[in-house]
Amino acid sequence: MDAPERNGTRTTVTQRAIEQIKSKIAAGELRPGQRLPTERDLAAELGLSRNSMREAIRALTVMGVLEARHGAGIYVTRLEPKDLLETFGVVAEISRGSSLIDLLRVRRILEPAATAIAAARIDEATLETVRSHLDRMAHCERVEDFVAADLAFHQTIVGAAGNPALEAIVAGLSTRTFRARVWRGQRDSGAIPRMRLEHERIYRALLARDPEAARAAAAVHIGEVEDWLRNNIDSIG
Amino acid sequence: MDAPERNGTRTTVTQRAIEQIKSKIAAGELRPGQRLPTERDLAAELGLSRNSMREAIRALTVMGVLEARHGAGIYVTRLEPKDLLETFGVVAEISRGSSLIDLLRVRRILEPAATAIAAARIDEATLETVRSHLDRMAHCERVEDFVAADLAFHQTIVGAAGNPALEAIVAGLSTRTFRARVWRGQRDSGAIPRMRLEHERIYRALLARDPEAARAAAAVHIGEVEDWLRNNIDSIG
DNA sequence: ATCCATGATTGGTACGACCTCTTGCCCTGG
DNA sequence: CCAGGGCAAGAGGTCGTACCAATCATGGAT
Repeated sequence: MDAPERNGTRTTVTQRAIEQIKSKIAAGELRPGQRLPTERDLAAELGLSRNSMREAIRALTVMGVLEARHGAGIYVTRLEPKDLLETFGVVAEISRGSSLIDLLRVRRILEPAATAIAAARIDEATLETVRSHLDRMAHCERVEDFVAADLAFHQTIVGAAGNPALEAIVAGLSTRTFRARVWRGQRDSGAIPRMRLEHERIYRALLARDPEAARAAAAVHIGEVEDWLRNNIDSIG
Repeated sequence: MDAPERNGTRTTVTQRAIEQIKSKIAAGELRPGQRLPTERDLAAELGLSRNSMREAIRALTVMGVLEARHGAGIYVTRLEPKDLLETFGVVAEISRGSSLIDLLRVRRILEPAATAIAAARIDEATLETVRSHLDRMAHCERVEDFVAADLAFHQTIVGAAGNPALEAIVAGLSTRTFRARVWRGQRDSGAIPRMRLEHERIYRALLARDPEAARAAAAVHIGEVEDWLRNNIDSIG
């Protein structure tokens, strides 16, 4: 309120409600897991209709800030990266053409770094899990199974880096649908055996607790995918 | 747990509408910039009420997929990373404690890499812009000015890497409010001169078109911020 | 004391009405 | 004939109410 209208005074009631709730959370007035008043009460409190209030709640739900449970109430999420970055995946789902390459380049920066960190701190149990996913990839035919195992393989490794934010971001950079598209293409060009070698190389580096070898192996792997994508960008997206 | 109704059959009409629209976009049926039917028509088409349809539209708007213009209609955005990653910033706004450190660690991975790439391809004009932001930081007192110049400095450099997705992600990793909190603390601990040196070092590396020096300078800079944050995590968040 | 029916609470959906902004057509005046 | 203004239709924004569906607490029956 510094002038008649100046900047964004021209805003909707819903937008205002979103900001208000978000501010309360950012300021710590609303804590993780805490329950909010009823939709009806919230609407009355912020001075808008229940419909508009519901839109605000929906927006905050999509952002991963709130969670509405039918019949039970509205709650603040745990506010951890995993919650807040849930929508991040739509980028990889919807992006096309050069944007996909840009996203893969980001992953090519993050994942080698994450793999290097993981190599230094991964424990026996997690290493065993990685191994099992590697084995699974060798014994399945359907593309869906490949994709699931591949996804689990990489996610377990990145998770071993011990940085939830990093883990959530990398996860968002390559969704199941995106991976499926790539895998299908890779299979058709007979690149599966090469990929298996790359995965094994990553695993061996982890086994040896060698961060630099792990970084290099991951970089090579994602680099290969990036090259392939660059050459087949027209056919898949 | 999963037997009775299989998977997510237990879903709301709004959620379904969101998926349907998203699928149409992912499949290319709805193209960037294209106009959608009216809310009323969409609601009729997908078989739900206008309220629920509006909630779905609100959700997709928050995701950066759709854009509603009062009186004019609903449009698909350009679907570029900048659009899709707009909400990404709330993570840095809302996260507290160790999550902030985790996010900064991600930035410590991305920004040095981006700075290295930028060093190899930055042009004279952009270099001049970087220089101007550097000068601005030396001649302002209010924290807001510092923050604005600091933000512009880093954003210009990361932007010079030529990867819009990378640029949008790094931008989301440190919002204005987060930077303000850090700057305030840095000033109170008399760390501003040191920061200026770090910024200069980055600039000189860019000027020399030296990727590795740029990477190192950026890593040192963000590492310092991270160390400071780690030591003051209680006082600011 | 345990268990289950039952009703109050709360989110989910729907319909209908009205407001505000945008856009384009049409009419008027130069 | 062209430029400008004004009017009306279209479309998003907001509101109120009513009802459905899931949840949870209450209290009575066993």
